[in-house]
Amino acid sequence: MASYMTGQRRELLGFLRTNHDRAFSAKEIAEEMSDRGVSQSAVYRNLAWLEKNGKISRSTRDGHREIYYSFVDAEECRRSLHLTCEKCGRTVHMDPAATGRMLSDIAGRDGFSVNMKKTVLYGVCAKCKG
Amino acid sequence: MASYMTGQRRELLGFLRTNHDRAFSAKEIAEEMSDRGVSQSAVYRNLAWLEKNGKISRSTRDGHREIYYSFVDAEECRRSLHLTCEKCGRTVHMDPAATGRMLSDIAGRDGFSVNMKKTVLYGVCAKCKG
DNA sequence: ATCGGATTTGCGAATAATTCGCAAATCTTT
DNA sequence: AAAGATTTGCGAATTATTCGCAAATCCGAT
Repeated sequence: MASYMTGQRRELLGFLRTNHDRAFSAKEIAEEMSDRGVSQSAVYRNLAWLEKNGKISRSTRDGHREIYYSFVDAEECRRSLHLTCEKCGRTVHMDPAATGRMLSDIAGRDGFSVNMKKTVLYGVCAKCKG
Repeated sequence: MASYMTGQRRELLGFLRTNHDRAFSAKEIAEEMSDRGVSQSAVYRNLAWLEKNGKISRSTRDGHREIYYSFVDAEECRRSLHLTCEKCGRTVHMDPAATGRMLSDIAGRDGFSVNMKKTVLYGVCAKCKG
């Protein structure tokens, strides 16, 4: 019933971690991992496992129907939400103080507890606004 | 170059509007629309069009790899963000005051402007918490 | 270090989801 | 009502994702 953080999973996660500023589709990840001798089906299974275990998160992208995956930094997720830019696809972290204020607002008024690993705020970043 | 809000699109949108408290997969929508004589390919094309025109938004759901679509209420989107429950898939709106505070925090500190039609906060709603 | 039972992987085929091409039907403006 | 542009239906082509099962790995207890 237990499950393992296997070599493949560690490697997939490592790939996303070293590229944590952008998200990848299952296909892109499968191609990357294929070069390292990992089968396509394992990639799908590992993505599902990593997501279920809170190691990665999903997002979607303008005009693309696929789901994109990106590395989740547990420490950072405890303090701030993700902001991903629809233009350039890159992710930054929201200010921790503002995040905290917002979470308590939501918990208090709406009785809703936010999943910070999964939630992504979409919009346009400062760089792309110009 | 212009494009039309056709009968089919209006009807698809109407279906999502009358069921605006939950999201539907393309497949579910295709089935619903098929009963009304709409082809599957038109459903996909119409979903893309409606999304591009800001009439509907996407979300994803635990354990499901498909993309789900739901009605966007323009008026409400101006004032509050969506909160969708990962358990039951239903959507509620965040308190407008809290939303406003949060948006200005983000704009100020992070220089990021949030797309309120696209953004969805995931978590667990008050009802499902029990 | 090795053994054994549980979990994961590769492979290739099966399913499911989404897109395409093109002629016919609709739509909006005139 | 006519013309030109956009949308639709149909069915086939593509893509994406999942499955089944034997072989390979993994990890905890020897």
